[in-house]
Amino acid sequence: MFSDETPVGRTTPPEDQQSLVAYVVDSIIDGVSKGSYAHGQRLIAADLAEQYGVSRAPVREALHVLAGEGVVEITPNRGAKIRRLSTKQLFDFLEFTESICALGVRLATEKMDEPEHVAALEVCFSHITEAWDRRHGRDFVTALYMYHVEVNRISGNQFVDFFYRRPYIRFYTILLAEKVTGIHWEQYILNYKRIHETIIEGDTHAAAATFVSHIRWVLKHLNAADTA
Amino acid sequence: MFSDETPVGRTTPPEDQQSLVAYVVDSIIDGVSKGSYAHGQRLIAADLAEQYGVSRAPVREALHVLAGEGVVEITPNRGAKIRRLSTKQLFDFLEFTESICALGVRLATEKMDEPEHVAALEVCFSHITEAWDRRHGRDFVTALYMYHVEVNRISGNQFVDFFYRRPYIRFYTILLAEKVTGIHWEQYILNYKRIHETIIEGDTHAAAATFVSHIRWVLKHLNAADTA
DNA sequence: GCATACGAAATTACATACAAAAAAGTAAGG
DNA sequence: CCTTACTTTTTTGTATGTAATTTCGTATGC
Repeated sequence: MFSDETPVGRTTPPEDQQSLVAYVVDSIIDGVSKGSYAHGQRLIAADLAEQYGVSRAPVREALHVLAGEGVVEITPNRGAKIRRLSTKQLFDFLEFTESICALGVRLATEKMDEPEHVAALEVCFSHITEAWDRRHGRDFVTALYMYHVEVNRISGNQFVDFFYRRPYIRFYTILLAEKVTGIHWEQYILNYKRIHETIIEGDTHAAAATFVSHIRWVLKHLNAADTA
Repeated sequence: MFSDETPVGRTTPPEDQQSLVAYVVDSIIDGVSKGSYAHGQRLIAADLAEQYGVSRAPVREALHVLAGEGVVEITPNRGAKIRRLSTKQLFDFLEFTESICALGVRLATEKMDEPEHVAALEVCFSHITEAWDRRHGRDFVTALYMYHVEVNRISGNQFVDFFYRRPYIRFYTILLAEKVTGIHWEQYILNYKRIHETIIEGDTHAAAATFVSHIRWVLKHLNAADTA
């Protein structure tokens, strides 16, 4: 979407991590997000082990975590590959997360009688506009993502909250943002201003409707970009 | 929900499996589903290894898959536990999957001009009624689950399809069914007859509405059972 | 020139070994 | 009798070894 200005911080050294498995998982997710690993690329345990300075055991365990997450595919006797996603699948992913986020938005809007919830959302939204003003792509996407994380937290539905924070959702979200072209970003941020306003106003129906119509708008443009 | 009539087939021997990891994953999921493992129970790698006649390596890898799936929690240096789910969380899970299944239903209904889709759904629905007639709890839940798997497949949204077939969805669905009490199952099957009819009729709006109102009905009764 | 068969290298899957951390048991002190 | 410190046992996390499988390069036959 935007050009990527900062080279993105390298992965944390193993000492700071809780376990080597977590370190390797984060490193791989990070590597995929920033494009170090191509989709469909084979991940060879021994190579990764050497690269990250650990043995094959934690690498294999990390790959199995990622397989469980749905970020890599493990074929018996054929090892792990980064899951390849077609544009169609990313489109489907967006349509899919629409349902989840819409639920989060609907439930969170009902909780806007609590001033602290409003305040928390205001902070998150300020991060969106800030990243937008700086035209910083990755930060913008991250801020949008974090906004929904907060919405889902406020929603009170623990499963929505849990689900949306899963690494693979994060991963697909970033991936999607990078693939999206032909979107009118000025309109996008305007939509979000409107969504944010309706949420904090506490009008459940309006918030859900506004959000859904925003996603429909995005889907429409994505679709157009795909078939073009 | 119902009494469980059959003792549920034991896990497949390792020879039939593609890999020991897959075998252990299936075995654990199966064990959790049928209640062999309590929620919050610690899973000791060495014990599982001995139990399944394999070494600790594939067991640990299986546990990491399940951690990625969200079925077990791994705490550094403290091993793996079956994720404990409160009634509230299962309630949230149902509310969550409503959104997904509703999307699947909406999209699938649009595809009912294909006779083969209708036929496929008819088969799946016959399994529901058959299990219902036999009053077989596990089969009934499984048939309902498989119905939605088919709906999601027909929907054409690959992500919904992918997501709903994840082991942990299956796992939570079974768990939920076992916890649900105070539901009027006669009404439940009537609702599903209605849902099925509206889907195959191809009326998108009606199908979505019927399905959502069904879930609302379930949620209402669940809620009542929870607070009672 | 192209397909097929063969063999070497690479890679995986699984088992085992060992150090570090946590848990459990035991004894001393209040 | 309960709490606390220490020791032992259990369990985890990581590294390494090995057989089986796959992959890749090469040569052979058509």
